[in-house]
Amino acid sequence: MPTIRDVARTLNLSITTVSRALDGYGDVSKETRQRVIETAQAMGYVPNRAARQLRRQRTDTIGYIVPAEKPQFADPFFAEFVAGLGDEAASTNYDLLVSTAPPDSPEEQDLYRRWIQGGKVDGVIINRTRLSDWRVNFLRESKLPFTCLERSLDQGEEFLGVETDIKDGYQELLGHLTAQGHSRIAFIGADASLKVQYDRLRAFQQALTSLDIQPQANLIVEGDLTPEGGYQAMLRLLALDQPPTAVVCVNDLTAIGVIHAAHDNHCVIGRDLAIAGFDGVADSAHTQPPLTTLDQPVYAIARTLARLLLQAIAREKIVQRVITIKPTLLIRASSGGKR
Amino acid sequence: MPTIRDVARTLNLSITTVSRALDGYGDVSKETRQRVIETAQAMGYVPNRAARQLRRQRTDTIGYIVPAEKPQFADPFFAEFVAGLGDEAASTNYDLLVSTAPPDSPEEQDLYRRWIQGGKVDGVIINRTRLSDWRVNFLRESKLPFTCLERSLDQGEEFLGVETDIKDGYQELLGHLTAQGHSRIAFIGADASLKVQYDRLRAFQQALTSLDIQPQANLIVEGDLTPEGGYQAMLRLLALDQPPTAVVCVNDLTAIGVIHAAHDNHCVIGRDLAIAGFDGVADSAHTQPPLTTLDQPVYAIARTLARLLLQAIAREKIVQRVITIKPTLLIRASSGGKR
DNA sequence: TGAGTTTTCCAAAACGTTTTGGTAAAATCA
DNA sequence: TGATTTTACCAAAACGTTTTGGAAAACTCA
Repeated sequence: MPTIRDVARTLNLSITTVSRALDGYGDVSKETRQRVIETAQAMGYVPNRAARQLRRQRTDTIGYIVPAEKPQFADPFFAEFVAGLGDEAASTNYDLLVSTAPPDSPEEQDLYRRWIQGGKVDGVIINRTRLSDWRVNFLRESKLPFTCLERSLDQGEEFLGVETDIKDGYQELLGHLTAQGHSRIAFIGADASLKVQYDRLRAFQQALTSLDIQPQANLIVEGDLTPEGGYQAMLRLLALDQPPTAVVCVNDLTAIGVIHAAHDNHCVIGRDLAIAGFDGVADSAHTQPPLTTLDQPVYAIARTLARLLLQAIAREKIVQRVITIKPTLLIRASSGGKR
Repeated sequence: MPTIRDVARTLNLSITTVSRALDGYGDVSKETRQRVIETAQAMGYVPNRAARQLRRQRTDTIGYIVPAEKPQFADPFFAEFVAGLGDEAASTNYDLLVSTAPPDSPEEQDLYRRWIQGGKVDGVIINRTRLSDWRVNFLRESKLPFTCLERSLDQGEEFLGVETDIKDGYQELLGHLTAQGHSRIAFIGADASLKVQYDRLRAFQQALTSLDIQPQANLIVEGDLTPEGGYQAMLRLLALDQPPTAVVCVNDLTAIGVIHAAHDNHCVIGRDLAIAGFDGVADSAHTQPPLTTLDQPVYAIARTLARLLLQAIAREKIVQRVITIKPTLLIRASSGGKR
């Protein structure tokens, strides 16, 4: 593995000149630069990352820790999210470090500590933000750039990231459902400490009341963002005296479990029961029947988060600190909309 | 951010002693070690990774480049795979670097070059191995430890990784299908340069002939491992004079597309048409009807690959260089098996 | 011509660790 | 007691870059 020293030696130049030639500084002549670039290429010289990092005091790496309850559980949301982060990072020659840790666990704290205090990453992206989130406080204290999807309640002006404005989306979705004649509409949510749960449940309830439907407490149940959670929650709803005729789920994965439960209980989805999700992950188009959902461009959101982060790291002027995205309603067969 | 120098200064000790105390060397007294550990902890000292890497000449990081044709495409297989790698890495305090690049593209070459020559990773994992794969040659030349899922044809004895033995699996699957009365059985595969396609198609054909069914060329079509590819391939099969009554797919995602196409063409899956997949990704349990598939434990395989790699990096003696896994047949409703 | 300016290069310091090759002091032994 | 071993520590080198602060050579201009 040739070092910059080897390149310098073969060219009879100083290390400095080689370094500056490769970095495109103005104080090296056209010809030498050319020679340097060629020989470096020919010798297969690639700068050692650790040395560069140590000197430059940055790592050209951003980090993301998947907040997965159970590690082996593969959420398509995360897959798209990670792909977006990775691609945006790669487009600027940055790398993406990935790990998983259960939310609010000691492992999570440990990982963040190691990465951040040890200078392993220049910045991080967080999602599944909690209403009150130690991560944002920790990151703020350590003065490390970070962006997040969904603002925690601790964050005021300094928030940098993406927020989804779901009011109109839920309004539209519930309009659609009531137009189909539904009025007993349930909501399957997630852990109450999550910002998405907070936002989406509230938007759901507001939309409901604006349509003159009284929200009913027993139609609001808790899942855990997985198909299994959705399945179990649906069973609980079906056991009610008056089960709902429509179910709105906090995410698509939950809805997939609900579809499954409905099938197992011989409901005809789209006729007996309307089901809607949230996210618009690729899978949702391939459920049977295809899932009505509030589609948000996860991949694009991830790229945006990464781009914002990279700008923050580079101390670029950021025109728009918080980017708001509105999900779009995709009406598919699961809500009896189209066939 | 305190450095080791700061810790040494506050303790009136040398840098050396602090370093050795923290690393657990024997030549530092019990009491000093205790003092060092405590103050380091109290000061929030975390060793700088870049410096450590530079000195130790290793990065405590392994890499994986997702071989994704289109970046925004989120394959649940990859999600599980990455989760497995990440968890195994984390269990040894290693980190996982992730990126995506289209197979056999210049970006792919660039990434591997940067990571490996630049010493950004201590080893890599590769999958979606091609029959002849420049990556294995490149890695072999650069003498970097690596493990792979599926052995390319270039690899002889030195192969280190996981292979799936699918003969029995296909035998069993096709036995199941013929027992249901099927004899016109199609295969939807992938790019011919992929090792999995090579293996699985061959196993499929062998199983077929062993059951006294003549493989028919027009029942073997090519997909691209995505639902869309599966959908299109299925349309082509349905357009035949004599469409197949059963379809075996090279992976679950393809099968999901096939299910979709069958639905759109009003075939009743499980009755008119049997469908089977391969992989056993979480999604496959939630299709409608649930998908019959050859289940391989993707998460566990990924962990195994990572563990092997870490052992290779640590130059441990590796007892078993190639670990063979047999998929198990999961019979579900999509093949008319159970209800 | 000689003073200033520009061009092109370079030596040395720094980044924060780990490791090598010690050395005093204390403990052990004859 | 003096020689030897063990214990507990440390100074300095090294890892491979980037950057600082020049400095010689070439050019410009009066």
